[in-house]
Amino acid sequence: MESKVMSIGVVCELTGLSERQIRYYEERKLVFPARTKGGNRRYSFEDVQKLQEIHQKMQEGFNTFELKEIISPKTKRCAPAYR
Amino acid sequence: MESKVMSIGVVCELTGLSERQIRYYEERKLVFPARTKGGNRRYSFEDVQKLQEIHQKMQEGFNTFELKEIISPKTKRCAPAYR
DNA sequence: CGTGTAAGGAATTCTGACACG
DNA sequence: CGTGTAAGGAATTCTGACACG
Repeated sequence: MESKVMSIGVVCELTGLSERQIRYYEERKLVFPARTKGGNRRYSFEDVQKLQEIHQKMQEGFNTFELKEIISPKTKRCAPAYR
Repeated sequence: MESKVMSIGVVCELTGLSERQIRYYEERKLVFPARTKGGNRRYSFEDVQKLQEIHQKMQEGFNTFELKEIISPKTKRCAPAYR
């Protein structure tokens, strides 16, 4: 499910993360929720999954900079080693 | 997806129905959204699908009473004709 | 019967900032 | 760096009612 339909409150419940954490991960360019005309965030189930991966990795010691490479969009993810 | 995660606004966008229509179908016992602690409705993708079926049938001339039998929960849906 | 609407209130979310570290 | 929090405002949703029919 890639449709952006959940408000941040629901995502908090599903992930156990705080609004602050979720918004911060967005600030660090790790997740990209859609926005309503009014400016409210809308997340997909994929986003929820990604957020959980992010939190998981952070508990393992990674910082948001490193995560940007690990939890990257699938398209870039499997790029072959150039050279 | 049976998880109740969407607010009524998103459901309106997905179905093209008005909030009024959606709430009315609930009043007629055709859909059963979950509620947040604060009282806000939360719908699942199944609910969205059911709402579309309801609207479809209504345009075909059925009223909410008749629909309660047609668009019934799957468990009751295939009940064998008794007698 | 089914749906639109204005009304007033309440729940939810938003941003920018201060704080700690 | 990552996250908590109080602050003030704005968007979203809620209920009950009047309206038409």
